[in-house]
Amino acid sequence: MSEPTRLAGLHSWLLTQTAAQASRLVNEGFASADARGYHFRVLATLDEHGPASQAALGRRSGIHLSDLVAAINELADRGFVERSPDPGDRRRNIVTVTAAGREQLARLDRQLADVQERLLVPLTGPERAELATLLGKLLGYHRMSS
Amino acid sequence: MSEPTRLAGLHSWLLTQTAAQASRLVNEGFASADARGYHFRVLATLDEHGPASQAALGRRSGIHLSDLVAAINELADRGFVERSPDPGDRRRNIVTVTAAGREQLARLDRQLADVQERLLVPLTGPERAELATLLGKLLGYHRMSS
DNA sequence: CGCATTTCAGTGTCACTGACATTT
DNA sequence: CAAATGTCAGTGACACTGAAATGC
Repeated sequence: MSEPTRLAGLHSWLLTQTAAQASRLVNEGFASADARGYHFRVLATLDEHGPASQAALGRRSGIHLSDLVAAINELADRGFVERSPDPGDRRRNIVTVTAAGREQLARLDRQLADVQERLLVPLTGPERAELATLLGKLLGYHRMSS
Repeated sequence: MSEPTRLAGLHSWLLTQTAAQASRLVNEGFASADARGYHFRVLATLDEHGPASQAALGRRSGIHLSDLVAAINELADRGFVERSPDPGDRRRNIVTVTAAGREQLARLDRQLADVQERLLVPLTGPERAELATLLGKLLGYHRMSS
């Protein structure tokens, strides 16, 4: 990537590029568990909020409904989630994590922790905390307006 | 995005998600100038290092040679770069920025600065500097091993 | 010959749009 | 009726693989 000398101050470009690096590592870890980012997001959201309709899952995970369909298909094929009709509203599917799904989520959590460790090698403990704080501020602010 | 309470410490996930937000804003800005990230990277690299073969451009910008072909085609269609054969090595094309290309680069620089300002609203001046330092460390470290 | 350069075709992931049928 | 839900088809951007042709 070109040295970021061309813009004064901080560069959204720098953030983008660093993130590209991070994403590559993260996806690498997911791929080694036959998964991808959407799978993790769906499993993690189900684990945190419990069974939900696809619409609710989409809102909570930030995944578009159209993409959610494919992601849930893949997870269901692997036996990690189950789709069952909502008796109270026949438009809805209720998606539930299986025991195998929870194991997969644990695997993905470990993958993510490994990647994190590899990614943050050049930073000290306090620096990591500071980075988390700053990114949290950015994300918290912009999540509102999206 | 799911609240990042599931992983201890900092999360590559958080970085990835924040970056996704940043990327969306950046691409929005590029799109409004009929461009995309590859265009900026090519123009900026040419501007910094001068005319170069596509292979050299690829190494400097971090763009894969296969993708570079399309990016240069698009830039050439818009009159922002010119491809001319290298007299000294007939395998090579020498890519040069045009005056229009430099104007476009200036436009993209302004777009990027605008996006940056919008992105960093929730951070104070010192926080922005700190973020730049931390991201720079990460990028500098990982660029070596990629 | 090995190697570098350019080009093309194809894959995977993420994100988004538009349309459609069904149900509330 | 309007609104929500789930599904499907397609697009765009980024990143990567593999193969081919040409020239050094």
